[in-house]
Parts: sequence; structure tokens; C-alpha cells
Amino acid sequence: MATIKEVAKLAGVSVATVSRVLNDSGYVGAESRKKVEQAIEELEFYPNEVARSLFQKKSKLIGLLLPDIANPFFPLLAKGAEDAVNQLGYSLILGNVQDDVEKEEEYLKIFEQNNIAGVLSAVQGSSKRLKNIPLVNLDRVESFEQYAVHTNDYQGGMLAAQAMADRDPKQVVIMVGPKEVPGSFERLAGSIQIFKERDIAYHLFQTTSFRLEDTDETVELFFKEHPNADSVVASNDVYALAIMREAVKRGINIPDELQIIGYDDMPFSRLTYPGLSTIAQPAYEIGYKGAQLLCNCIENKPVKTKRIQLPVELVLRESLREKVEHE
Amino acid sequence: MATIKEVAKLAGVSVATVSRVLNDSGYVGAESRKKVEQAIEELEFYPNEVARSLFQKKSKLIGLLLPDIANPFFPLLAKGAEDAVNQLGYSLILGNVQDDVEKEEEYLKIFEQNNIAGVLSAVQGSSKRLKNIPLVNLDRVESFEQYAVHTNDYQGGMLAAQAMADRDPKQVVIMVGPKEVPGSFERLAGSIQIFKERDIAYHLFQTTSFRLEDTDETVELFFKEHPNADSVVASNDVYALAIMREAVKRGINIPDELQIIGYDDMPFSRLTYPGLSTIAQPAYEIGYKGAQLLCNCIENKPVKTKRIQLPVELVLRESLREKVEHE
DNA sequence: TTCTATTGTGTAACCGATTACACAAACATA
DNA sequence: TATGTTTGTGTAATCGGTTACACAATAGAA
Repeated sequence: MATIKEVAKLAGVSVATVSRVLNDSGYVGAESRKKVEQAIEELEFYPNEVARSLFQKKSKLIGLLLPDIANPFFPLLAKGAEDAVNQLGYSLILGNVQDDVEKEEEYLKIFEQNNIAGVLSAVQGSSKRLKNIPLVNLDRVESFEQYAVHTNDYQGGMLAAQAMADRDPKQVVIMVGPKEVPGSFERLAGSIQIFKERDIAYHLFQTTSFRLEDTDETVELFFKEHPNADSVVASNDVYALAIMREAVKRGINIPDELQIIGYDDMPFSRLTYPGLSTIAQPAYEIGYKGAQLLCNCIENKPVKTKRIQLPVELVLRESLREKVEHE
Repeated sequence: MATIKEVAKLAGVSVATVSRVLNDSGYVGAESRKKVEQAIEELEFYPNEVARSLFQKKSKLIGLLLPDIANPFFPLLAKGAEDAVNQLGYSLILGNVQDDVEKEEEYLKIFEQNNIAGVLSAVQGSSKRLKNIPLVNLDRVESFEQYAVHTNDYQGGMLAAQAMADRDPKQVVIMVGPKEVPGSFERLAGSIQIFKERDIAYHLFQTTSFRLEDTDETVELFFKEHPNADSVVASNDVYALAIMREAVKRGINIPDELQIIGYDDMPFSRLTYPGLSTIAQPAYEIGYKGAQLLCNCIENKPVKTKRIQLPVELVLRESLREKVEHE
């Protein structure tokens, strides 16, 4: 890789002039500019970001913290973030945290060591150690002063419950996501409100993690605790599908004997039959908008709102029964 | 963030001594070492990787090139890579290439600009521009001199075809993956060998991409071209599930009227019912082993084999009929 | 014409680490 | 005791950029 010195030499100017051409800063004569551009072309020069980053104390790298990239919600989010970030001249350092606080801390340290320009975080407490590094929370909201892109979990919980309530549920079970996930509580509250309003009884089933490895166990437990469930509001699509599978396996007809609604609208939720009805979360958008917001912060551009709320949406497929009118 | 200078001052030594303590290099007196360690502790100092990287012309970052992170094969691979790399003190820069050659080139440039230590690539031609940067190909094999971790696609193709051939297929259709994906051809060859040996007729159906967005279109085309297919060897799980869904929707019984086998064993392939029979690719392992191999190259450690081949495995679920013996 | 403002360019310090080299002290060996 | 080796430490150069500052040349204003 050629350096700025070599370019300067070939162009017959000083490194300062080359740098000015590169950054379009300060005054550069037409003559010099041309010579420098030619030299750059000839040497196929492109500046070393490490050197730049050292001086500026700020790199073109953005840290992306994910709870678990194997959870199908996050690749989509990552893709959105990557697209946005890439368009704006940044790149992502991937921090897969596996719901492990230590690993999260470790990554925040690594980020700092690399003069990261900002952090996109879909995990809990990332804000602590970072001093002057902008951070945007994705999906999960920490506190109200922080930047965040998220969805209305309360509304999502309501939508799911509403869809269920409209379909003559007999034995409702609401799966509640892990306590540490702030959204879980909101969703639950939304669902409960609807069921209370409609005067429909419900049971709760607490899941302890969103990790893909734990589904089998959880599903087994679910059927043990709620063998007569006829209407399930699941905490995400993975659990919904897992329950659906187990149900079909047991010869329970979906949706006649057991109807179910998921949460997220994972890409593969429409690949099953019966297709999973679910609350669609705009994972890609969350990543994309979050990255845009972060880049605006990084570059001190005016930011309209610190918090962007994206809508969720009911997606009806075959896992819910026909809607009962006049209720 | 404290610097090495501040540590030196607090400890009453020179920066060189601090550096020696940090890197356990050269001679350091017991007295000095203790003072430095105390200062480090007191200032919560950790070295700036950017400065280190500038001098060494080599960072602790590894580039990860993926064709499409939304394709569920790759998050798993990424997770494996991340786990390994992280254990060895490196971090990943995510390069999601979207099957776009330009974006790939762009990322390779970005990687160079960041003094990347090495590249893990699951995309085609990444080797061109890199001069002295080690690269390990994941899943896809380019040429025989290159480092790679991959599976035996030929064998995979055979396994899939064998499973099918053992189950009294009447109308076989083999879905062939995109031509650009080297493995596709191998798998096809493996499958064809089996069907030829068994004297079973088959049709081919060419898919043009592995991108998640294109499934609907492809499945529609598939049923138009092969309405009477009774045994499908799919090019991956996503297509297999998509076809299964469409079939069930059309009232075609799985597996009695149409049996199907996928490829990959995605996490959600076991969440459907009927569960998808498939050829399991060790995506996580590919990433993990690939990252280990790369790190060994980077650190000039002895490498036993340039190419690691991992086994694939037939996973039987409900999408295939019962095996017919005595054939 | 003279003075100031604008334009153009180079020199050198700087970012925060690593390390070659010089030098001194302590130790071992002859 | 003289000499060589090992140990310990600091100074300064270096990595590849950016930019403050100095200075010169030119243009414009008075």
C-alpha cells in the first residue's frame, strides 16, 4: 500500500498538500491538485484509516452489540445497520454478546481501544463505561435520555391480544419473555389490558431466555403446565413455531384446537404451513434507522428526535382462527 | 482513556519500560514492573489498539465477508467465527456483500485501510487484491492452494440423493443452486451419480440465487415447471420449506405425495411439522475452525493442513417417507 | 504605489503506541 | 583486576496520516 509520502514525492509536493487534496480542506492550487490526483491514481493510493484514526481519535468503525446473532431477529437488524453505515462511509465491528455481561464489557473495551466512532447496541446496559462515544439503543430502550430506535411493545402486546380476543379464545396463555428484556413487560401489559377489557381469563407462562438452544426445554414445560391451552400469545416466533410443531405432532389441529400468534415476523415464519400469524417488527428498519441516527450523532448533525419509534403490525396467516364478528 | 505516557509518569519510568511490561518483552526490573503495574491499575489503563496497529502494520481485526447475513446459514457461521476469534484476542469487521462484486472489492479495500490481520471469506473471489494478508475461505472453495474450511459437497449431494433413492421416488426433481456457488455443482454431481447408479430418472430445476427475497418467485416457477414432482432434492432448507409450505397449501400430503429433503439444517428446520429432513452442514464449526485456522496463519504458527473438510450428515425428520428395504 | 487580504505551500509537531540503540550497572569469567 | 556478558532503563525514531503555523506570492483596495 502506497503512503502519502510516496504520493507527495511523485507529485512533487509536500504531504500537507496531498492531505489537503484528500480532505478537500484548505487551499490547493489547480496545478498541484492535478499533479496529486495523478499521483494518487498512478500509485493506486488510498489513505490508511489507522493513521487517520490515531490522529483524529475517532475511527470510521462502529461497534454493533447483539445479544445473539443466531437469534434470527438480529441478522436482519444487523443487515439494516450494515446497509446504512456502509452508505455513510463506516464499517461495523461485530460484538456478539451472548447475553453475557462480561463479554459485553469486554467488547466495549475493545471498541474504545479501536477509537470506535459510535456504538449500536441491542443489549441492555451498554451505556455505562462509554464517556464521549455516542450510542444508539436498538429495539430495547434503556432510559429516556438515551438515543434509541424501538417499537411500541405495548401496542404490539395489544395487537396480539386483540387478534386473539377477536377469535373466541377459550384458554388463553400468554408467554412472557425474559424479565431482563425490557420489552417483555410492556408487551405483557398491553396484552393484559386487552384481555381485561374484554373480560377474558388468561394464564401466564414465563420463559427464561430468548436463546435458540432453550426452546425444546421450554416447549416441553409449556405443554406440561398448560395442556389445555387453546390460544397462545407467544413471546416470539421461534417459540410460537416450536409450540406449533409440538402441537401438530400431538395431533392437535392448528388453528381449530389451538391457535397461536407469534412476535417478530421472522423471515421463515411465512415458510411454514400453517403460516404463523404474528406481530411484525421491522428489524431491518430498526437497524437502518438506528445506524442513520448514530451517524448523525457522530457527525454532530442536527438530530430531530432522540428516539424513533417504528410501528409494529399484525400479520395474519393461518395459525389463527377466523375472526368472530359482533363480539 | 489514559495513555502510556501518563502511566510512565505516574510510575516514574519511561514509556519504553511501560511498553515492556505491557508486552512482556525485554528486561524489566522487579521494582519497575511493580510500579508500572500499580500505575496501570490506578489509571485503568489499556493500550490503544490503533496506535499499536499503526506501528505494527497489523491490527487485531479480522474481516468477515458474507454473501448475505440474512441467509440463515451465515449468522451461525459468523457466530462460530466470532467465538473463535474472540477467544484468540481478535475482533470481526462485518462485511455483508449481498452477492455484489463491487461491494466485495470495497470491503477488501476497507479491510486493508484498517490494517486488518486476516480475512475470513464466504464469498467467491476475495483473494485477488490481497497481497500479504492471510485469507481463509469458508464453505466455498476457490482453488487448491488456498486455505479453506469446507464440507464435502459431493458427499452431501450423494447423501441427499441416497436418502431419496431409498424411499421409492417416482418423479425426482433436483434443485440446483446458483452456478456461481461452487458447491452447487459438486452436490449436483453427487446426487446425479447416485440416481444414475440406481437407475432413477430425474429432472433438474435451476435456482438463480440463494437470497431470501427470491424464494416466492422461485417456488412458483418450480410448481409450474414440475407440477408432478413427488421427490424433491432441494438446494437448501429455505427452498425446501418454501416448497413444503406451498405443497401443504395445495393439499399435497407430505411426505406421502411429495417428499423432500433440504440442505443445511437451519435452526428452524426442526421447528416445522412435518420436520424437514436435510443434510446438516456444520455452519458453526465452519466458522469456528476457519477462524482458528486463520489466526494460526496470522501468527505464523504451524498449520497442519491448509484445507479442513468437515463432514455433513443426514438428518431424518418427517419430510421423507419410510425407507423401503431390499431395493 | 502601498498595505492588507486571500491564496498556496511547506515544515514540523502530533496522535499513542513499539522498538532500535545507547548506555550504565551488576554480574560472571578468566 | 580486566574483560565480557547479562540485565535494566531511557532517548528518540517510527508507523501514516492531519493540521497549526510560518512564510511567500498574488490579488484587491485605498
